Amino acid sequence: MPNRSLAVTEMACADCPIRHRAVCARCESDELEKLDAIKYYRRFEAGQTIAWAGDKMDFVASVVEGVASLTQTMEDGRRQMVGLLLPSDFLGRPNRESVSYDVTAATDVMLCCFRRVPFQGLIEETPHLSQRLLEMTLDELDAAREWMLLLGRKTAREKIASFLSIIARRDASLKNSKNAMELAFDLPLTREAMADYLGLTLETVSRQMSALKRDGVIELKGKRHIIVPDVEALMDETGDDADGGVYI
Amino acid sequence: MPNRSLAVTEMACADCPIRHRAVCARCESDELEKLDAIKYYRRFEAGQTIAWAGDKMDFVASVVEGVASLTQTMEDGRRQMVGLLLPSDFLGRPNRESVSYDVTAATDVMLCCFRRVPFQGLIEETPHLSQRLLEMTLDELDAAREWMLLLGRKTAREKIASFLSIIARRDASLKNSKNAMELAFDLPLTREAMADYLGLTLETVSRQMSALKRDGVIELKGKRHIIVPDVEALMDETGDDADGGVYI
DNA sequence: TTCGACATTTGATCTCGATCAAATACAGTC
DNA sequence: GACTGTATTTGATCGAGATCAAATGTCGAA
Repeated sequence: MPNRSLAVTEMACADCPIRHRAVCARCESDELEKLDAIKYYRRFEAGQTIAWAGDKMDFVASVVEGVASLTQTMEDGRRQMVGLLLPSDFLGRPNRESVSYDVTAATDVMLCCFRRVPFQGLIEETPHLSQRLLEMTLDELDAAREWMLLLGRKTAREKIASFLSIIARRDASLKNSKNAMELAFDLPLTREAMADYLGLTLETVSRQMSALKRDGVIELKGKRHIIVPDVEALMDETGDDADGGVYI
Repeated sequence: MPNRSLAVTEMACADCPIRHRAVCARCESDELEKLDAIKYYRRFEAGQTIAWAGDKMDFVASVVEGVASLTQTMEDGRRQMVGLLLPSDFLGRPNRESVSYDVTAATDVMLCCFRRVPFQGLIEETPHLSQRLLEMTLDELDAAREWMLLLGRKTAREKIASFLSIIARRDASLKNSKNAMELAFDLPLTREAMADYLGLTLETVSRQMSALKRDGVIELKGKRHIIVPDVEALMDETGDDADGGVYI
């Protein structure tokens, strides 16, 4: 199971080295300086498009704050989210000039960007960096495969429960919260974006959320704030085995 | 678009360096010797299980011949394929002891295995190797994301057409065939395995295959040999834009 | 050639989630 | 506080694909 909390914990470090550490946990200080030389920050507002599929992208980035999504769109408008990037996640392919997916800020987002070409050079000089990126990419591939099981075989109710438990887990690890029985967190996505994530319509998302609320599995404060009175009960709805294995 | 044909073409090399080159296109000869020292071959028959989810796996491997699948199973028996490995594809996570998915030989398979722990050591000493693995993993992630669009949003008919075009493309590149209008290839999967790939039932797979045949999009010789009289016509059924972007 | 074990096809029916439509909640602005 | 635009919920109906069931094809062994 991928240890995302490592990178996440390191985000608590002073100043900014976060994104360096998130990218490369073992870089020496001179390597960090090289990273420093090619980095800059960018902010995006919720709903804003960071890049369209096919755009040239001259940077790669670490997500510092907020949530960004990768989405594919078919000609007739059908949309499927294929990536959800939370703080410490990596965005972009170092040696690919253009993006393959629409990249959108789901919430307000802060990126720590690295100029792509020099970053690619750094990868070639810095073994730790490509090893670290390999680990992060393998974790992302594992997450994509769990996601494929969800898309291909789970019921609408299981999809919703799985999504909530994925967000809850990552959100909880961000807050370093005690593993209390009760869990509370905010949804970073609209119902429509949840539908794009889960391969459902927004109406079905809404109905299943209502059903889980009716059945006491979750409570809603406003539209976005979720309380899970009993984490086990939520897990039972996901269709996954008890010991987990789901991560995003 | 990932250039898989590079690795594949190199498979034509004399003797065995195939799998070395497939793993690391730029390795120096002494690095190849180190790889040689920790490699061995294994054969599996169609239908045989290579590893069960949760098993310790003491090797990683390159697929030399045949097709292997990665599959996830839920407690109640629902199954979803999450990886399909063709020749030149890589199997396993160097620094993870156990597999997360059932690995099955879909056809007779020949693997070139590398002992895992020494291989992990080699990665740490050989920058080219982790860069090469990073590229391969990013390609696999792209493929997984196309697959997610298929699972989440495509109709049964589009799923079948997409699957056929994916197999046709990879099979064609293996055979170095001229890009003729007509295309012929063998399916490496049973209807049931196709269903697991596509998130459908085997009955639906069968019905949609019959429908595509009835509509003249494909011809069947036996159950497994497919002829595509007009590649464009098949592509039109996939739901993808004309210029492609789908690969496995 | 027949038998048996599978893989595949085809048929009949049912169901979950999609679609179409309308009501409600909510946040920001004037 | 009324107004506007957007997000969300709820209702009614439909249909693609699942499910249950049976027939057909295929290949190797006896």
